[in-house]
Amino acid sequence: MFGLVDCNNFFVSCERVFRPSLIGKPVIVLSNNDGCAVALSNEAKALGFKRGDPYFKIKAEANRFGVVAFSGNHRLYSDMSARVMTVLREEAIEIEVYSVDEAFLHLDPAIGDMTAYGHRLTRRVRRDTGIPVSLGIADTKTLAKIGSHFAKKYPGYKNSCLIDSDDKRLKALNLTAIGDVWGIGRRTKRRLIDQGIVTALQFAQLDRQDVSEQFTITGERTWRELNGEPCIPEEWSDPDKHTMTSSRSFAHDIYEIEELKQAMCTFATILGRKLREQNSYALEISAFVATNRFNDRQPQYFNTTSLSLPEPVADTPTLAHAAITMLHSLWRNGYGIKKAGITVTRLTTAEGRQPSLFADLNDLAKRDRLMETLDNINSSPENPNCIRLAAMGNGLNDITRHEHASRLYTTRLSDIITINCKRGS
DNA sequence: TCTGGGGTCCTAGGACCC
DNA sequence: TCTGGGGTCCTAGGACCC
Repeated sequence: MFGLVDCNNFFVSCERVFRPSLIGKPVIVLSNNDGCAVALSNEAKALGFKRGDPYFKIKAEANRFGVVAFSGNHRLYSDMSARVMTVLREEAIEIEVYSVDEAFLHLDPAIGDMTAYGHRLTRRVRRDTGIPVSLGIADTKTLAKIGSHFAKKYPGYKNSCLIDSDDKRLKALNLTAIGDVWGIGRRTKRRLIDQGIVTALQFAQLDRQDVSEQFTITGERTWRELNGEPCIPEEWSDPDKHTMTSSRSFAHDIYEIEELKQAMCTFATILGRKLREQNSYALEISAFVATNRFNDRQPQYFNTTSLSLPEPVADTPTLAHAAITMLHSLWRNGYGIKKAGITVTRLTTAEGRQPSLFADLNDLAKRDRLMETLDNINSSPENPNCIRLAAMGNGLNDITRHEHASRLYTTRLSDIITINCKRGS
């Protein structure tokens, strides 16, 4: 059977681990640049705040209700995620890390009492990491997802919902809105509702052939999964990425190319590190710049360009150089750039790396060694990222907003929490 | 004043080949 | 005058996910 573990309001829960006084209070976590609410505690949801709300629009009201807002602290969240996954690995035959806050578990039927197992597992994750999770267990991943929704929604399940009979399956499908099914997005939901299909059960009872003709192979897969036939392929932990992007919105519009150069070099630096972490090299790089699409009083400009690299690269200086070359061709004076980014594509592994005919192999080896040394130095916990390209300037610090940042409680020694102990009477 | 970032898969259609 | 048939590869865009 499959289990699906979903961390409840994950980013909010991470912040609460280190600020337990916020448990039971309304809390939201914001996207980059303090732009939108991306994670909300149940209390914040109950007040009517929604995922995606622009912060500047809800700020006054949030303050009035005493909502505590955090800028996104993704280094903290990914470290907390790793802790949760470590526990899960000890409790299942195999796990597939599906996202920062979710994992599928492959469960041994010999476990026997799955209900007891589920309760014990969710309690253990909570105890060992501080993160509350919901677990769904069923014959297919899509059904396990539905189970986890029930576990989250109804306290009676005590964080774990088992769907192990046809009776339970049909009941669960009947109570699930079609748009809440994994794989049914906004467009498909709209089309189904127009046909009178509003529950997962109604969808599962459609004719398979009809579903396949109307919604192609992906829709058919969802249909089969809902009917108990597992057909979502397994992705063993962390498959290599095929593309990588680094992009940001800025706190203010950028009118000086020099300022944007710093951002581009920072994106190149981030991508270089990500490529080397995955042991990949890129054969193509592209960049985009965009004005503020929400501001219609301002001339709009969006452009993108790409560059084929003569050989697969993963070293920061080469990527940064390419980024700046592209920026020069994208730049137009007079437009205020609000957002920009870089994508690397056509990734290849170290083994599949084919240098160009005229490459200086000594030079390639030197660049590899240089990056390895740089990464080693920069990953030191005492002084992370101390060696940078001068062209990066102060990175993204000055050009993005993060006014509500929490500390790096788990990865920076100087940010560790202080505990005040009082002598008992 | 202020509106996120990072991915994957599938399909249709064009380019190209014999 | 008459203008085929069958296939692959690549890419952009749509849809979906977190």
